[in-house]
Amino acid sequence: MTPVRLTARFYQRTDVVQIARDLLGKVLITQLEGQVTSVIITETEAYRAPDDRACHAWGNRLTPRTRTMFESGGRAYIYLCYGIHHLFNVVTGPKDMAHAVLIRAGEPLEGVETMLRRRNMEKIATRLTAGPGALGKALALHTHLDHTDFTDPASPVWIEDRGITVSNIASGPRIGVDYAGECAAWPWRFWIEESKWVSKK
DNA sequence: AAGAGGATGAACT
DNA sequence: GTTCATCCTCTTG
Repeated sequence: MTPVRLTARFYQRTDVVQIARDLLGKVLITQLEGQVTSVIITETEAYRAPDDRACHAWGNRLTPRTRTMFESGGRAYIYLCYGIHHLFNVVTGPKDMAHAVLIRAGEPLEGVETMLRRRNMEKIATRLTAGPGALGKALALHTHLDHTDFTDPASPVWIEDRGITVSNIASGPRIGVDYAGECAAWPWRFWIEESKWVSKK
């Protein structure tokens, strides 16, 4: 099929958990530093204000950092984690609904050589793009791209549906959110069951 | 103004 | 399994 860029209609639905599942098998593309790089999304996590304590915007907390999550769906929410890693999220829902999907891993598709160089790696291995910090580095995603609108045709970051169908979706608790009380156990992490391109087994 | 800690990953032992 | 790199954000005072 002809690749189709996902539209505002896709992103602005109100069920962020469903969108996290729907993003599996979609293709995330960046055109940065003069290079096109892309991955098939293989692992995601849903984050949902106000009730989800693992979400940065928990309790609808509006701060300079979380501001982007309150925008209408179809933008990037990128933040710095542990002072090192640039974690990439897809903002979802209508304006003022602070929902986002963390993209945790992908299967390399285009621009493998570029991604290897950005990761200081010589040969391909799952750690190239499995894990949110690794993925961000491979695709040159950076906090200065926070707020980027994927539905703008001139955007350097976007997501396409290339007709890849995903039959087996596995789910489990999200990673690294043990501080979030009961919410930590919610099975809002999703991955393609048969894929090796996931951050943990 | 200061301090703690984080939606991680790499390099150790 | 443990350590730690590295810096921004948020909370507290």
